[in-house]
Amino acid sequence: MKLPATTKSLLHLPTRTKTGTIIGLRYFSGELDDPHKPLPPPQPVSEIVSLLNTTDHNDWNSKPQLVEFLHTPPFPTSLLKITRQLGSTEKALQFFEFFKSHSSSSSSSPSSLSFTFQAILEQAMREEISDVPSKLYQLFSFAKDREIPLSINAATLLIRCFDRAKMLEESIAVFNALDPESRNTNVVNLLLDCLFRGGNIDDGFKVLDEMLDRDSSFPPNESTMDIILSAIWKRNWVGRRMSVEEICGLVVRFFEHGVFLDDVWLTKLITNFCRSGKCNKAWDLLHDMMRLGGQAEAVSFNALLSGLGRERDFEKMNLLMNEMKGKEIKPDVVTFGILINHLCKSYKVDEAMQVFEKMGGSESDGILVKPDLVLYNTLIDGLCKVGRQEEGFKLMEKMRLESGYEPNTVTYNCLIDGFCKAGEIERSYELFDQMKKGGVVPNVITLNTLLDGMCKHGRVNSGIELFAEMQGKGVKGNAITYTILITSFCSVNNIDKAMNLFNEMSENGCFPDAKVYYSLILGLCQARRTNDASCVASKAKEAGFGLDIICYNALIGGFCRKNKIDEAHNMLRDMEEAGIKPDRYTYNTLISYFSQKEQFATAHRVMKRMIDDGYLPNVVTYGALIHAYCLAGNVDEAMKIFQNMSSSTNVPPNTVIYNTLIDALCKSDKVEAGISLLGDMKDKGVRPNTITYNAIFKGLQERNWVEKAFQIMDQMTENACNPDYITMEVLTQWLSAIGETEKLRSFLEGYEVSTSTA
DNA sequence: ATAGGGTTAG
Repeated sequence: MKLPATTKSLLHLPTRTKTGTIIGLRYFSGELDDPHKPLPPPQPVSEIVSLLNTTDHNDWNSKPQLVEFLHTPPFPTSLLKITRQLGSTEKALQFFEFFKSHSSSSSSSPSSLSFTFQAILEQAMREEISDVPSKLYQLFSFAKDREIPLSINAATLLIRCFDRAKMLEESIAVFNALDPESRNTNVVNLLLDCLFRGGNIDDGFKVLDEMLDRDSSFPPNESTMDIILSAIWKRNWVGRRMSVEEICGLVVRFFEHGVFLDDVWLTKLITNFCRSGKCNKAWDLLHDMMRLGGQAEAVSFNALLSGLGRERDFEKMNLLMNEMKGKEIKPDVVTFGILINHLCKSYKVDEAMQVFEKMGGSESDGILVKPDLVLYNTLIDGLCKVGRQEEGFKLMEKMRLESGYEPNTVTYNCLIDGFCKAGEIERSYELFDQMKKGGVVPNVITLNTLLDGMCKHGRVNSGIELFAEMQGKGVKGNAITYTILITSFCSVNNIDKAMNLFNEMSENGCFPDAKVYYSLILGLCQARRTNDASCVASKAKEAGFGLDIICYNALIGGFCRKNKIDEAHNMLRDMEEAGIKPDRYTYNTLISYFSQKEQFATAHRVMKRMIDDGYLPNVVTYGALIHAYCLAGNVDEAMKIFQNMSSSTNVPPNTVIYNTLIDALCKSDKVEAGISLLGDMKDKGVRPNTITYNAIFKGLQERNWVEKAFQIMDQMTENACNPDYITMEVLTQWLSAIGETEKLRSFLEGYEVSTSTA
């Protein structure tokens, strides 16, 4: 919202004031003009009060004491005190009239009347009457008719009362009735609060604009800031009606008046700006405030660090940490936690460990912050995520010994995931047992982590058992549990089971989210049931889950594999209509399709569009082309691309590329060339796998080149590469036929060869 | 601080 530049003062706010003393205010704030001036003799307030309270108002004229009292001009504060003690609004009003009729024009100064009126209002507020706001409004009108100026307290009292009764117009009327000379920042704040909470935002901003003026009569204070920020916050204007930039501009104007954000607001704003992707604005806000003299603390710095971390802007993070050091703002455990977390998320675990070591205190910095459990867990997770789960495990032990923290569910979950991802399901299961024995309660994340590990390593049935066991212990599955199971069943082509799970989940009180639909779509595509996948896609859309790029790619790939290029085109069009742009995967899928159809010209056209779109061909692109040329029987062209990759692109060939070529060479009776490529792999540090060796063995079998096969078998063992059912098939057939069963037996020793054909 | 989908190879 743009703040209008006001030319005319709103609500009769004066644009400038003469510096003048507001007598009433001074009295009321307990200050006297001159504390050394001798005080006049005390006036008998309590005697007057008891006389008034014991006499009917019609008889007041016959009491000389009263009349005399009013003829010597009383202090306005004495009148205030007296009126306050009269017990009822009615009596207070009677006294007011009595006082007015008896005081000379010189003695009935406006402030005397104001104070008396103020006391009447206070009295009315205290009385148990049904409609206080309308009673007060009557009194307000009464004062207006008699031209009694409002004291600042009376105005405050009236505005507060009308505001509570949601009588915005009346609140504004009171403010307008207040003599501009007697207004102050507090009463303007009150008006501002009424306007914002009453929904009169435009006028609210106009008033605020005047307050924030360079030579404002009512410079803003901390309350003004609080009122305006609360208004912005409650209406959730960030990113809607009021932009981050506008909020920044507004707050800086407060800074220029020396009014700064407290830690809570500063932190809130920084967090919010960062979440709207405006870290630079959060940065400016913090720095503007400090530049103009405000003080910030570690929490606010932490909020900004966290935002910068999400953007992986380590340069700025370091800059900010150094600023903290310069300003002697001590980083706390959260500061280090943020830094370590984001280093871990960027796989910079060694740097994270260095920061961790530094926390413990170093000669140069003397920083000493004790790491907490969260920080240890962050590091353990970071280690696990880069395949260093064994170090993660050791860190847990170290944590126990050195810091005395017992691992919690999160610690175990991180380690279990680490060992699962490394395929060490047994270790994960041991950790799971250990946690249960240690009284650490597994949660749904533990279940999902372990379940995923089991499913991905061919133990779906154990996974199902685990799920049942956990359900028995009160751990219910969630959408993620079902995603894991559905994905797993699809991957072993058990579509019925996957569909059943999908249908069952809602009955178990667990409703499918987008990713459950996606997993089913992907699984069906993978299982070559593209039409079914397409149906599920329609269902997903009906349920309000638009497809994402991964789904579209899977469907496009599925139709391509089925040779249904028209359907694939429809999907591409659908995708475009949904506003989703093709990515590297889409292009590679299409390139793979066209080149396998030997439409190399089209494949190259797609590749050009891919480059125009900003995606350089990667190892998969080249792999698709190489594979297609091999299939087309043009191994020479495939080899040319392979050589071109190494010489003129920055794309090093991977195992898949080598496997494709080795297989093609061996099949076209060029085993020597294949073996030479295997040597090349070793030189380039590309790990051969079972597929590599199988291709070689087949080629060697064709030539009956036994000695070479024995060499390669030894190499395979050295490389800890497990034979699979294809290796078994080739070698048993060949070696038993030529009576080399002993070599075969020793080769297979210690292997548990999977016999599944999955 | 911890959990769930994707492109190339036999």
